[in-house]
Amino acid sequence: MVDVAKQANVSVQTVSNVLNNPAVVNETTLDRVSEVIAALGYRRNRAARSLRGRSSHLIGYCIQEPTPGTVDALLDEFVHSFIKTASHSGYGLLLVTADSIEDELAVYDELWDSQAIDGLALSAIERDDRRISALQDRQIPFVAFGRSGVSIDHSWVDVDGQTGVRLAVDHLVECGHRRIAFLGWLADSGNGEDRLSGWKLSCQAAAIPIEKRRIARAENNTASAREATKQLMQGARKPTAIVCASDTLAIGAYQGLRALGLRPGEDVAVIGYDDSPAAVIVEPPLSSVRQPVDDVGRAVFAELHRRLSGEPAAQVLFAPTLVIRESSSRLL
Amino acid sequence: MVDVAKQANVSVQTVSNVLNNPAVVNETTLDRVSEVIAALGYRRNRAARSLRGRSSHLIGYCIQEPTPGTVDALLDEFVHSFIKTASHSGYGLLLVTADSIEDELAVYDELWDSQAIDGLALSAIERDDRRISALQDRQIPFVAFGRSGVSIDHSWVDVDGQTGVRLAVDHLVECGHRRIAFLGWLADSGNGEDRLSGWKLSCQAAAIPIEKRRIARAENNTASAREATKQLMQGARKPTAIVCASDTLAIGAYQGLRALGLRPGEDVAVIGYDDSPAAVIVEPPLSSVRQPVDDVGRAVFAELHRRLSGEPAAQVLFAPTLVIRESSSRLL
DNA sequence: ATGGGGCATTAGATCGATAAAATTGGGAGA
DNA sequence: TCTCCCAATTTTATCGATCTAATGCCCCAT
Repeated sequence: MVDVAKQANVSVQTVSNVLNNPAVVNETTLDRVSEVIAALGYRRNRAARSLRGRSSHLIGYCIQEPTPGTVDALLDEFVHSFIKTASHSGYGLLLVTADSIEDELAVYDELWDSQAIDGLALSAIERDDRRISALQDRQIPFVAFGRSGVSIDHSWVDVDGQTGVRLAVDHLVECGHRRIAFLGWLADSGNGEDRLSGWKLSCQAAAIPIEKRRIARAENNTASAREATKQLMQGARKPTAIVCASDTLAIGAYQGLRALGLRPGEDVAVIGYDDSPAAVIVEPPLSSVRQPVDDVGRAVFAELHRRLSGEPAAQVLFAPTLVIRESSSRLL
Repeated sequence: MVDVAKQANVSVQTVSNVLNNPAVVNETTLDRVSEVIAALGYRRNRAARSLRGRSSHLIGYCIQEPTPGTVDALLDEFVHSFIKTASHSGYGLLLVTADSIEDELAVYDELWDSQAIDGLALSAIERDDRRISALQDRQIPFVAFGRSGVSIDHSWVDVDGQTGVRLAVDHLVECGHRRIAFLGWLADSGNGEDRLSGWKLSCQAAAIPIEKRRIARAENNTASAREATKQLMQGARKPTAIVCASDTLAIGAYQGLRALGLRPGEDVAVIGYDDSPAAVIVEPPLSSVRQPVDDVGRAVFAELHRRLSGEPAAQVLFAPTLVIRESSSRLL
């Protein structure tokens, strides 16, 4: 910066002003300094800026260990969209990992206390997510992709899972289905119950009785979903369609149906959730509820940016869409 | 640090020494200062450290936009393993994105010039990758996951693709196959040709004639691979097995075979590459060459660490393994 | 008693930027 | 002509750590 200042015959502070506060600089000076900056290829030192400005312009984000037997690559898309938006505002994404929730919080503490990050993005939020209150206590700015039941007034961006499942069930009803099962998750995750409630509402709306045996729960891997599907298909008046809380579960349902000699998409309709890359490669191609992940990424950063400017927490809820493929398009 | 120093009755520099150079500090003093550090929960400011030490302890890594129609989630695993190793040595990963190679290099320049990063990790290296020479010119330390043809003496970590494909072909030969096709990529990527050469070598070793019609090339998406597979299956003496350069291609091959009324795994054996999550969810489960991605992640960081300590570039080559599933286990 | 050697610790300068305060120059109004 | 004000720019202090050089201190040899 000293070099730029010398070359442009101004003080260092004026160079700083050109970059941070161009409005206060005389237009002639501004142009002259800008030219010198371009000519010398000068770039501000991030460490110095961080130190003086007490802000690293970095957002922390913790990625989970990739789970075997799972195909939902939702978060890649989220991360990509987030970074793209963030970089336009001069922010970067600092990626970390953790083995457990305790570890994750410890990592966040470390990053925050050492002023490595200005805030956090969270995902995979659970109903009673300990991270939410922990971060609120520590006063670390964060925005979550997903709502928690703990406190509703934190910053979050979410996709309406209830509506998502309703789209799926309503579509099946239109295709003539009446015996529609729901395959969800074991743990009472916020997401899971949200999606289940969509199934219930749409069944009620279509005057379909809500029966317990139409609901199955599995872990989020294909093996578990496969077994749960076998359970669902026991007894008389078997379901003619299965709506699943994730594509992984749906693919497990495919396997379960095949194990019983049934053809997914022909004998039993299946709809997944997340529209993962796997949905288009399975046979038959899987109908799936698509979350607007790009919008979510942008919104999470926008909200984080707002929070860092001192504005109060806000919430954004997006609507999902249904991508209809061959696994659910046959008319009964 | 001033607070810690006061509380421990030492100077700030001694506190710094306790953290950076404990060997020079008297043991009594060390313990006393360490206790105060723990008691106060003191953590060094990263920005200040970076500024003074001229090193951000951050590694840059550019992620691509997720490609639709592709299932290879290899890099998630790589990133996870890299971060885990890096964090043990006090390094972090700064994630960025770019729209093109030019953009990517511009982003790297920006990060480097502003001292935001100490070095770079690269992946998806192509045979004549412009990034390699560009980064060498700029003297930016980097380690690549993958070799380039441009210059062999840069730091890289790779998995021997030739051996990988040889494992696959040899396994098929053992199962009694003689008419083995290879489905690779269009662009002459280093990876692709490396893998193709494995096919050639193993064919020679088994005294199988190398015919041009046994080689097909496609883009890395299922639709393209599907068409290429149809080409492969034309004419008399059709292949009884197809070895693919990626799981995405293999799944396209499944689709192509089915379109011709053939059953993958029964009528024609198929082997993929990368052992992606999709390999276990398709029907029949796909045999695939597995890269030791965890090892690669660790090795890339280790090499980067070496380079940042001023040591010369080195190379590491890992051996892949073959995961045999039902798509290739039938004996002819 | 004096001085040199070695270890432990401290003082002072520095990294590169920015916020706040001080200064300069020029024009309008009395 | 003088004062006052405003805009543009400069000066000074500061962020928090680390590097270099200097100091203090104890022990031992002379």
